[in-house]
Amino acid sequence: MAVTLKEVADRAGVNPSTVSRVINEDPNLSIREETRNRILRAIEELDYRPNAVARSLRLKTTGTAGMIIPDITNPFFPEVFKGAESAASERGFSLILCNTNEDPEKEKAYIKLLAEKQVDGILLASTYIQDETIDMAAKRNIPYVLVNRASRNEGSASVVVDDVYGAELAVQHLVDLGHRRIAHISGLLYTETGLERLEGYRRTLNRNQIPFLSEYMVEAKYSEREGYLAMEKLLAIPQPPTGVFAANDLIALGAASAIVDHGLNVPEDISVVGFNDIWLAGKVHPPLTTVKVPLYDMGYLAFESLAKKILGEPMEQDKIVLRPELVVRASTRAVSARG
Amino acid sequence: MAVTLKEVADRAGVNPSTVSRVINEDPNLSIREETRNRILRAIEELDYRPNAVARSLRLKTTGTAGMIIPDITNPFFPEVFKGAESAASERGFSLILCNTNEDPEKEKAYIKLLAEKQVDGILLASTYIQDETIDMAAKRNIPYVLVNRASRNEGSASVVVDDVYGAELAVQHLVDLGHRRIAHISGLLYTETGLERLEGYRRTLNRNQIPFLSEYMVEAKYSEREGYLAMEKLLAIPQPPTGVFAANDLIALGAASAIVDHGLNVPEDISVVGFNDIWLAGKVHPPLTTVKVPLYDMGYLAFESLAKKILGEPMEQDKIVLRPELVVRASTRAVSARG
DNA sequence: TTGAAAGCGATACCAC
DNA sequence: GTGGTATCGCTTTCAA
Repeated sequence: MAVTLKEVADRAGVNPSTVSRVINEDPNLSIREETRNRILRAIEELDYRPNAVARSLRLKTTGTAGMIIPDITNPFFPEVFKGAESAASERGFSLILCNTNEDPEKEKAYIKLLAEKQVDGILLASTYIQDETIDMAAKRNIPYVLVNRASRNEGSASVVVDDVYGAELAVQHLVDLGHRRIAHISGLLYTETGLERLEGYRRTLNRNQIPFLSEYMVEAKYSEREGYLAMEKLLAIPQPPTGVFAANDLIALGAASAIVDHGLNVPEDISVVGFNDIWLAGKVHPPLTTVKVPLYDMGYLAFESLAKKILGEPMEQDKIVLRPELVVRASTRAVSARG
Repeated sequence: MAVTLKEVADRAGVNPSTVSRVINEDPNLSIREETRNRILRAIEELDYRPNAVARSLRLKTTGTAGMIIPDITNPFFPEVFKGAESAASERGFSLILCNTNEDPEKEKAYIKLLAEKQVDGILLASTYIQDETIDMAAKRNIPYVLVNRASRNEGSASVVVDDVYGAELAVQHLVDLGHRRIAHISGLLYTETGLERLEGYRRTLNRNQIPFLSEYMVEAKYSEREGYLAMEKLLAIPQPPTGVFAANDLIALGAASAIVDHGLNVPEDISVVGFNDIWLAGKVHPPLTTVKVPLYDMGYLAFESLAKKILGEPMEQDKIVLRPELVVRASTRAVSARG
């Protein structure tokens, strides 16, 4: 059986409340040195360890937050988690990581569970997060921050990347290399991210007087496989593109595979640009030109934002927008003569 | 303010204990249908949500476990975590994920924190985990299972892979391709894993009457950078190897980069074999021949093992040994004439 | 069939 | 300077 505060108090011959005060270093506590030492000694001798559950019940705060993500094996998330975890750890919080496999039911079940566990807050990290899930958190009055997903509701904090700008960077890069037949494999168009990257694509074409052709636009889920399938469609049209802007790196990787499988080369025949700069992006062949998103920072800032909400610290801004940057590697090059 | 059991009881005109019984579906409870319905209605109307913290305090069990890993951005761990999380979720447990960045201090601090939070058990997932850390968990009587690390202590459960066998697979593959000058970039030799893979390497050389040469043996940490550095050493010796067995995929990747940077090719000049088959292994150029370890299963079985310890279910075996298999890709080929 | 009450371990307000 | 005690929300034994 674990040692309790009361046992420590008994051994030191004082009241439990006094022990509690000593442990928590109650600022307005004046205590005789000798008493304090007796208590400290008792703690030491009994190897006393506070029970955080009892403490939480009393204090109505657990020092624990939840983080909901679709899939930790998607290389986007480990970096984000790492950032969030660092921030949490610095502030003495722990994170319960919840993997939903993109199942909305699991998402809701997790919110329910986290609420029952009385977590102090939740990080909702996914463009996929259902509105219903967000509403659940809101309804239960549990502080939350959206990561990589914009907030519809007033007052819900979020950390996102400037997707329009990032997409502009990517597409302009292709234009600068002389490409005119530029396709876009967009993300899901019911996600902010998907929509905004598409917007950046359109704007950039526009600015360069390149007409937007609907057959150069294919929607895909954010996976390698979907990227592959989408690219196959693009390859099938009479005048295939010479450059492809994919909504994320996984899609870009899939697209590159499709290109190769169809007997063409990246970047000789078709240039490919991704988005996010996951760790993998620099390691594949050819190394992927992509738009770098500060994933670690995203997680870190998201938790910081959550902590501020939890602790009632002032927040400069509800919505933090991170600025991405272009990373040029080997999957893009100037359009070839045959292009 | 959240609704409590007592409020529900008041509204239903019954005693809190009765509500509790209904909620927990107390088997030996006989209750009038009408009363039950009144209670259910009250729960519904007040949107009552149980407080797991209070419940935990009373029950002395939290339904939460901790998982300690060195670095979630190391592609080895997301898969393992995913498996563990699935098993946990199936059994109604949540997982607090703790990233230690390989810092022994952080490791110990986390054990302390988890113990205070009264987690029901801990998964220690890393070959790096310090003995001291394990002892801490043991001393506090908190059930734990080691993942990818053998246990010294009697009675501590673990899930590991058969490293000797895996290494034999890798080296024999090289031998079968005609290689005789086979080097090994070992992992850290104070880790079980490092030692056993080295053992498999030696045994296989032996079995094939190939002498073990100490200059063909370089120790490295399990990282890309260290793999690179180690390979440079191997390249510097008069008769460099034609085949390299790296203790894990990250090392193998680094080694491959070093080879290329020195103007040679993989596998034309030097064949490289890795270990683990992380997701990345099949995507790099050239795709890596490696020894596949069932990472997801490893996590899943580890949590199952932990759950059994926690719930006092019978365990067939304390130590679960998973069998790896060879995955031949393009980073190995028959030794060339010039080799 | 249901109620009363003790208690899990810690905190904090109010006394003295 | 230190002690008493109510309380956080829930479970469970014992009664009735």
